[in-house]
Amino acid sequence: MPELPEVEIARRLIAGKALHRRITRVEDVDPYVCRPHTAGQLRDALAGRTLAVAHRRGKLIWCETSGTEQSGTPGPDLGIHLGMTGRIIVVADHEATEGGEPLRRGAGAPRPEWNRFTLRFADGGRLTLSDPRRLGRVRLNPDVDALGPDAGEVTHQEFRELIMKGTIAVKARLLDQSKIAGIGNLLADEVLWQAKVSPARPAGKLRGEDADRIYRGLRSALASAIANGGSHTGEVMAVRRPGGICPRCGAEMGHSIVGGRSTWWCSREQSPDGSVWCTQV
DNA sequence: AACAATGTTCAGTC
DNA sequence: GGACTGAACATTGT
Repeated sequence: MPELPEVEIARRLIAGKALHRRITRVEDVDPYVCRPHTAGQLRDALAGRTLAVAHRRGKLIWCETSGTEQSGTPGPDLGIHLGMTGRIIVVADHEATEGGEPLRRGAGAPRPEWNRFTLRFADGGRLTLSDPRRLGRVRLNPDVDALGPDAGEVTHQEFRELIMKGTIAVKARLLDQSKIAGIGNLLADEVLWQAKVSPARPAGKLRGEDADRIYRGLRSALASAIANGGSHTGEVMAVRRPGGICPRCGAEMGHSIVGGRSTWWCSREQSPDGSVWCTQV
C-alpha cells in the first residue's frame, strides 16, 4: 500500500488516535522489522512514555515521545516505515480486536501473525505495525535528513531545480527519495500520465513547461490519492495490465521497466521524445 | 509452478 | 559522484 498518500493516512490515524496514551509494553517481536534489534532496546527506550507528535516526510513517519513519570526528558523519536505492505492499526480495545483490524474480517484482513511491532497502552489499546512481507521498519531516531523535501511540500521552484538535470529517466528521478520524498511506483506513473510526459525521458531534457505539468500532476495526484484512500485509486492503476487502454484517449498502454520498476504509460500521449503530447487527437 | 508485487539498500561496473 | 544493473530482503497472491 504505502506511498505518500497511504503513509499520510497512517500518520493521521496515529495523530488522531494514538497520542498521549501511556506505553506499558513494547512488543518488538520481529528482529528483522525492528532494527537494529538488540535485546530490550525499543522497550527500554519507550516504556512509560507517550507518543507526543506524529510527523511524516515522504514515506517515513516518526513520532516524538514524551518524558516518563520519573524524568521529564523527552525520549527518542520512534521511526516507522511501512515498506511495501505495512499498515498501521490503532485500536482502543485489546480484547475485542486481538490480531485483527477493527470492523474488518475475511479476505484481505490483517492476520495476527503479520503483527511485527506493537505498543500496548495503559488504557488497554494498542498500536500495531502489521506487515505480511516484513519489509517495513521500526527504529529509533531515523535519519530524516537523508530524504529530500516532501513531495507534498516541495515548492515549484525547488521541484524544477531537483528534477531538471542529469541523464537519468525522469521516472527514476521522481522515485529517488533523496531528491524528493514520497513518490512511489504507482504515483510516479500516475503523475507522468497526467502530465503527458514519457517516464523514460531524460530528466535534463525536460522543458520548463514539462516540469510545470509534472508539478501540477503531482499536486493533483497527491490530493486525489489522499482524499480517495491511497495511490491505488489513481486512473492509471486500473489499466496497468496487458491490453490496458489509456483512460483519456483510448490508445494502448505501453509497458516496460524504467528505474528498475514496472512502468505503464500511454503509447500515444507520452511519447519518449516529448513531441506528441501537444498534438490533440 | 512461475512470476510479479505500492520499497529500500548494497555491491559491482562503466 | 552519477547512473545503471541485478540481487537481496520476505511473503502473498495470481
